[in-house]
Amino acid sequence: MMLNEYDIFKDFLLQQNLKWTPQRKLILEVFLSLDGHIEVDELHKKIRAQFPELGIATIYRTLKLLVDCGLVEAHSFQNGKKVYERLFRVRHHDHLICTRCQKMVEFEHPLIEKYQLQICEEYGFTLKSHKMELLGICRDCLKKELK
Amino acid sequence: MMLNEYDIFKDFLLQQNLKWTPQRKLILEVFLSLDGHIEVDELHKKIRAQFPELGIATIYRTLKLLVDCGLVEAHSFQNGKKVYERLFRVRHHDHLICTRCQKMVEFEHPLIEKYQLQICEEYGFTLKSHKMELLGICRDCLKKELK
DNA sequence: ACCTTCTTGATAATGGTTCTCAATATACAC
DNA sequence: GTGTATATTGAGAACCATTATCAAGAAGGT
Repeated sequence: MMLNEYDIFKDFLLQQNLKWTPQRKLILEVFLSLDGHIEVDELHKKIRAQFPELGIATIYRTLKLLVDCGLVEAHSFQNGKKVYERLFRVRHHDHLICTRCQKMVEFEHPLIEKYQLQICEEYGFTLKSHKMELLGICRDCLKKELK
Repeated sequence: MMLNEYDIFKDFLLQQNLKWTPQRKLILEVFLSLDGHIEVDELHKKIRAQFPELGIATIYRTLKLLVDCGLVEAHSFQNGKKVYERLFRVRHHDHLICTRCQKMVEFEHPLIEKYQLQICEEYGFTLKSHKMELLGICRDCLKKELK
């Protein structure tokens, strides 16, 4: 049996004595239809198209629940905004980024993951996710630089 | 010849046609006297002890300059606050972040660094720096959650 | 000392996020 | 179904860290 996002959210709400409402369903639905780093504004606009009365406070409240149940991750930006990102059933988050051309390569390294877990144990943390960015210069940009 | 933080900041100001003022000097001085992740409030309190008229706007402005000249790094927290961290002449570290209480722990792991280099070679990147954040729940928050 | 330009401090403004509260919806027992 | 307890919602106010504004004052060069 394979749980999907809706089941996970419903189960979580049940556990917490919270309720499954049309608003929460729609917010999850629209959230899942978007990719990458999602801003509240963006979500609000898309949602208003289908359900104009749905208030922004409800979106904030629901996003917080989605974070709590592990489906979503929140990141804070320098401009003070938060950005939300899908966590469940998505690809990995390690990136090689070229600081010249902004090229981005995704990678995974099992040993790094292993040591991450080790570190978390050492400090008594329960690891939920991680983000690693290696910043450097890619081969192409390096060649251009040497000319 | 070994540049210190004051020289670096002064040079930066000169280059930008900005001025070396007692306020900027004091802010840098107090900043350097603190360790770890520094909040603006904390800095403001310490500074007021020596220079009560110094306004908080000046602290924000100066921190921005310190970030621009590379001496300081800014991190955004989930609670909307920013935290500032010394960048120059300190050893590199990665972060463990508790997604409940925002506690931040610094760590280093030589083997992870080694594999990072390995990955960069594999993809033809010249590594300049990296950022790793392990997101999880700390022991204390986990306990609270289980109650 | 003079003059131009930058800086400062006080305060207002900004803007994302959270709180408040009365009206309404949900889940569940009967 | 009906009733009841409790959670939820939407609107707007409140919050609060950070930025912008602006007049008065300081730096740095001549």
